Amino acid sequence: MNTAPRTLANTDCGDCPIRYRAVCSRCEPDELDILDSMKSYKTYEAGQTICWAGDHLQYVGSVVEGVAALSQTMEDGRRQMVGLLLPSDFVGRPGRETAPFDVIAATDVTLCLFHKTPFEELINSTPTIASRLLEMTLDELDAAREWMLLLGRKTAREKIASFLAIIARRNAVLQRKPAAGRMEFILPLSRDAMADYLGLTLETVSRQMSALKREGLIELHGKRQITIPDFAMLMNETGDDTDGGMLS
Amino acid sequence: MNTAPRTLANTDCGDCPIRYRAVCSRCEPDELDILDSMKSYKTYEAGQTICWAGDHLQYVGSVVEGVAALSQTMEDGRRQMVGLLLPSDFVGRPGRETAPFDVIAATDVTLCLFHKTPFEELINSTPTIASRLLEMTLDELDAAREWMLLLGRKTAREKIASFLAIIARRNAVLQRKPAAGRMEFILPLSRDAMADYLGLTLETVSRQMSALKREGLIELHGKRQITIPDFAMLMNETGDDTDGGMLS
DNA sequence: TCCCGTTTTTGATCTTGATCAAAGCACTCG
DNA sequence: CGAGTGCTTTGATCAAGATCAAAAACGGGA
Repeated sequence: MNTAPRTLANTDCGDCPIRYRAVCSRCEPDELDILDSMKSYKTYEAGQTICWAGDHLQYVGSVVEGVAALSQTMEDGRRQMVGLLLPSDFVGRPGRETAPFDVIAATDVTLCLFHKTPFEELINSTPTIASRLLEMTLDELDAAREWMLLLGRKTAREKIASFLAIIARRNAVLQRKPAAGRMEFILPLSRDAMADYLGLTLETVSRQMSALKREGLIELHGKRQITIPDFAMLMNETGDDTDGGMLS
Repeated sequence: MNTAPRTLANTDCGDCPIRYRAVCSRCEPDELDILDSMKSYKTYEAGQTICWAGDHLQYVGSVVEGVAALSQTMEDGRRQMVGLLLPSDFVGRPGRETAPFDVIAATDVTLCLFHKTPFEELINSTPTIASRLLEMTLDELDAAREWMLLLGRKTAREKIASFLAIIARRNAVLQRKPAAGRMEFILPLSRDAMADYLGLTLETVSRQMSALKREGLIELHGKRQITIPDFAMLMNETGDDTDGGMLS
């Protein structure tokens, strides 16, 4: 959690919210043109399944607006979200035939899509794109592994606090504000979806949210609008290191 | 868990147990020579820490022999393993300055190492290597996300069964035997390390192992030598899909 | 405005796995 | 051979979170 993901906000890619711009901030103009000519947009409504695990993959792309979730379901219905896709996040699997997980629109979502095959050709012919994509994938891997610590070892309260902190921080980055002091944002997930993400039941999520509210660590206006009066206070409840990340 | 990882055994790379051979099975001979001239070996004893989270990274490489673990520790001592590195697995972060997690030798381990900087140059100049590394990283990401399902939603019994099934299958791949019927192998982890990997306590691990033994799903000879009389039987306890993985 | 369906909150109880505690085993070393 | 040490197993109890069950709050039409 120490290292901010290499998204839009810390990459030199102007105002374009599309992740491939980030890819292309290091590209030659020619390559940018190639990508521009390939792209198309598609929108999905909240709750819609964008693609099922096992589906044949035709596209890769990135989230422009809204929030999508990667999710896995067991035969008996137990579900676990394995990734949140926020604006500027890459979606898809260059080099793979089928989707490994379900992709679900958590809110209304707009994607920017490219046909997979020409994109793969671009990767294979353009080392800068391939290595940029590698960096992004490594970041995702680190994030997944941080989440494993949360799922395996954190208490319900710590899980909720960590989740709120992540959303708040991510939101601050998008708005180019500091992640400190008083922060406000809209929760992109229902209690049910939060439970799926955190490895809890929705009742436990609700109870812990109520507890944090009771203790003044968060304020709830309606169900989705959150205010964190003091970000540092909330961070104390996450179980994470508070110091900025050891030596160096 | 449906898709076998692209390791040694299903890549055309002869008998060399080193992962970069796998990378190089698609390379030109020149590139192979470059890699050969860069490599060196280093061994670590069981229990030794190979590198700490935050350490400055000098090398990348791969596991030749033994088992290493990626691990995270919270201030109060709670620990979560976030990855197992088996022979042929890649270790390191091209494009990153510091290690994101601790790397610990679970057994005696031999690594094959390259200096990071020239390796990064090779990536940037050689699209085949970059895109191969991308594929490997995406595989790791999928594996991490499967593990998130295990950590977030599976019962203790399912966790143990899943772990044993993974080790057994991975072992079978290395020995070029089918992952079915009667299978024998040596557990690479102590009960304590298993607990760290599965998000359990060592007592719970021990109890569940005893239960599986009592029910005849596994046989224990000593503490580490395991026999699975019927792999399919054990798979029934993992909570995973039994069918070979939907359409396609 | 009032209804109706959905989402969320709250309450009561139960279960799984954690915690605390004590043996049991296998190995090494003196 | 026997004590010591580091795993591992087993037992007894506890508690966090799940489950079952209602009630409350919200939101969006008609």
